[in-house]
Amino acid sequence: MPTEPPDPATGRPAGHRTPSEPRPGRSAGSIRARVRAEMVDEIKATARRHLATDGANLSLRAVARDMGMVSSALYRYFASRDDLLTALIIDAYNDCGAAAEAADAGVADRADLAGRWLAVCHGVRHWALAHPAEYALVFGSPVPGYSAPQDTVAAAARTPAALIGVLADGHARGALADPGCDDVDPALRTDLARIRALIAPALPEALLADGALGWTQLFGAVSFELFGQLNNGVDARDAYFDHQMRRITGLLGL
Amino acid sequence: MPTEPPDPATGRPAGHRTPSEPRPGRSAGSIRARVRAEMVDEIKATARRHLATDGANLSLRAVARDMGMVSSALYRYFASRDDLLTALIIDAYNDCGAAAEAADAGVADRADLAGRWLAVCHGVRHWALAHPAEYALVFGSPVPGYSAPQDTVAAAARTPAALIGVLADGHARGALADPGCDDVDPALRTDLARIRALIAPALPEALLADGALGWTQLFGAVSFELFGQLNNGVDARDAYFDHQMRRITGLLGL
DNA sequence: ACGCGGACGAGAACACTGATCTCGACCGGA
DNA sequence: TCCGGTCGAGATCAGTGTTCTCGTCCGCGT
Repeated sequence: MPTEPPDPATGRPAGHRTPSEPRPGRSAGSIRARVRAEMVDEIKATARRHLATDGANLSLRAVARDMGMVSSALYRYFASRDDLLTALIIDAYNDCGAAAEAADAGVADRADLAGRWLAVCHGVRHWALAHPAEYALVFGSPVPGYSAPQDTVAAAARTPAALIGVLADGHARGALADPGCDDVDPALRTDLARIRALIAPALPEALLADGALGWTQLFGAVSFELFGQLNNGVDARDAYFDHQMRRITGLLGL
Repeated sequence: MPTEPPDPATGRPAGHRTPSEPRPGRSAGSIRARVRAEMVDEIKATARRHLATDGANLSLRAVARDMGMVSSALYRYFASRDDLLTALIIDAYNDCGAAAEAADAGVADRADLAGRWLAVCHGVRHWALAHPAEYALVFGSPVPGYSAPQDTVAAAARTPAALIGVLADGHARGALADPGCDDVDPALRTDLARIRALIAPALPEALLADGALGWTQLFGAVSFELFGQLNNGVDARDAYFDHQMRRITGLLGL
């Protein structure tokens, strides 16, 4: 007699049933739930440690071995290797976003828009250099079969939101002129309008587009540096990055 | 008695010996060499086909199976899976660079610097959208243990050289003002000077740095689009990309 | 307080993978 | 012609993700 009922979603017998909250509705503060959460955290921690050396092809078995367990035991906590990677991706998005937000918050003079923008840029780069494997996991080539679930989008938006926030604040202070784009594709205008409604309702579309430009430039620069595209070319990484970010700052009118 | 001598480089017996020109000095046009080259091409072609579906984790065995061979036979032509990937990477670099050069060459009015720059940008993006797996292989997160051999740098330089070439040509025509950077880090100046000597000796350093900025922006935008960072955000991909590239064109003074 | 059901982890199994080694067979070049 | 080197097949090894089964054990609801 099977101890677990057939999965209502798929219909098949489901030996182990998809985990992550094994029973949907239960007292959240129960002992079981707490040790389970601790176990999940420990798995993610050791997986992150392996990520630093093995990159995106980390081995479930190695992680389990490192914890004195057997690989199949991990399936109690993550439905698959991709599920574990997804959890790490979400954490990395949040870490990166938190670093960006903290960098902005660290600037005392809130009116120094260029200083705040540069602080966010350097904060992101600093986080990326400190966690290259997690950065690569998030901003590198996606795993072939893998499609980012909806859970990631909220976490993914934090860093661009921090950047746009600087522009929005500057605009609110009246310190930022609208560059004014007359000939913008209408389809792009609807995209910008939708994003604006979510992030910064008062920001002119042209400034939002410029923010996206800076966002792209920031991660393009960090990716080039971390992914080896600057090897055999640029050695003064700090100065190179700073120069590029300052140039963009000028373009943005900060 | 072993038919093949011990590898002089490593000293170990070397069962199969590292391939790629099995015997260094031989008549280059021999029949054996020709069929071997055709075989290498066929392997790369089927590997590229698999790359499109399986991404970076393509399977040697699957490639061999697809060719009616056995996996061990592939080791006659590539020392390892990484070696095959390296060959694909070099090809991809060259393809991308060729696309960039062709796009520039396709602009009739050589004095239309902005048009040429935008043509190169769109050419690169077009190539990337047509070959997403190869793009990811080259510009995505590098394989953990993998370190790009020196062979790749020449091929890797073609695309940025095409971009810088537009600026250098514009400068030679006197159509490009030197933005003039006074406060540039001396270490970065030496980097720029070294690159300038290789690519465009007459180009002012500030313009070279701006070219690198545009180069970064171009691949940042393409990577964001291909790696899914624009999902759930921007739908008008063409207009978005074009807008960003035009904005950079303005910054560059084209 | 107690007993039961469900969560847990071990272990075996399956279908894969990259890599190595051995061994015939073949055939281009001298 | 004939021989040596190249080739491809097959077996093998270590390692992987995933699934399934089966005891055990303990927190939870009664």
